[in-house]
Amino acid sequence: MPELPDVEAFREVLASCAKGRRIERVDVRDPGVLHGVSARKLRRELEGRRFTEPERHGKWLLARTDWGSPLLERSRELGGGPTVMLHFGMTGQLLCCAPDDAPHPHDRVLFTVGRDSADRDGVGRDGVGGDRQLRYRDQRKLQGLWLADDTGVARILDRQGPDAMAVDRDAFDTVLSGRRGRVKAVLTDQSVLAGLGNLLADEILWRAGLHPAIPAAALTDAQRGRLYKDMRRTLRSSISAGCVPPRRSWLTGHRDDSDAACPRCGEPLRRDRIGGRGTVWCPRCQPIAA
DNA sequence: GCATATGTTATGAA
DNA sequence: TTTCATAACATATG
Repeated sequence: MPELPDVEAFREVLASCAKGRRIERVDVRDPGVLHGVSARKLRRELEGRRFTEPERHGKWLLARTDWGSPLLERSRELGGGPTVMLHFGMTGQLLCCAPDDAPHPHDRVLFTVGRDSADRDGVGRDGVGGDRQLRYRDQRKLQGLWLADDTGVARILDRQGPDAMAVDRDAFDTVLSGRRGRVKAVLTDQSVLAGLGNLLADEILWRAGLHPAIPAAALTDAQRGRLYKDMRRTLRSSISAGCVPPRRSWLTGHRDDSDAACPRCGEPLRRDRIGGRGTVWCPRCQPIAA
């Protein structure tokens, strides 16, 4: 699932499920998803803290915490608590469940959170108000969870380019024209631009009418402008959908067809391996010599 | 058994 | 130094 729009949806899940709530229990069902931290240390560092406003950069989700006690004013000065850095690989998800919902076999880490600290009588707006459980679920375990202080967070984010949804036109230009690789490889390189994955890159290039193998540095200013605009349009729709939607009017809606045809011109779609990933494009809408 | 899959990183070669 | 392909990671599906 996870590219920028999916991770943005997970950020919203985290915010609505756990923000402002005390972390009552951390249950690591599979320590194989933890990186650089033991299950014991994760529990010790997090239990009793409170989730604050989560952030996203590219495909990284940052679950920030503070002390979750009456010292909250002071804790802000002290820099708050540690941050759980989540990466979802190809198959990760974040879900909000009731603590007594039967666990899924791929639920790897469970965070049980208490009632909202602003909710003094313990009855939430929905009348439920009880504990909730945030679940990190992942089939393939290609990535996982890190626990980081501010330095650790910076060390990870330092290797990321600007967020694809936040980057402005100037920075986009700088980043693209400074690369010698093919445009698809450049767009999906997280150290250049953070957030675009395989589906999004193909979708955006198809919309912009650019062949994925064009050298990024060979794009004209007008082509970069179209690419930027179509990237933002595609991201905006995908964020509202919570994923890159497999609509029939989109290229993504035809990836799995056996005899896939371009939804715009009907031409048979071409497939190849570019940047090490399965790539789909329309030879008519995306000529190599555009 | 084979190939494929929304991701990242290490490695060796060009 | 940069870029590229490939394998590896763990698991499921066709």
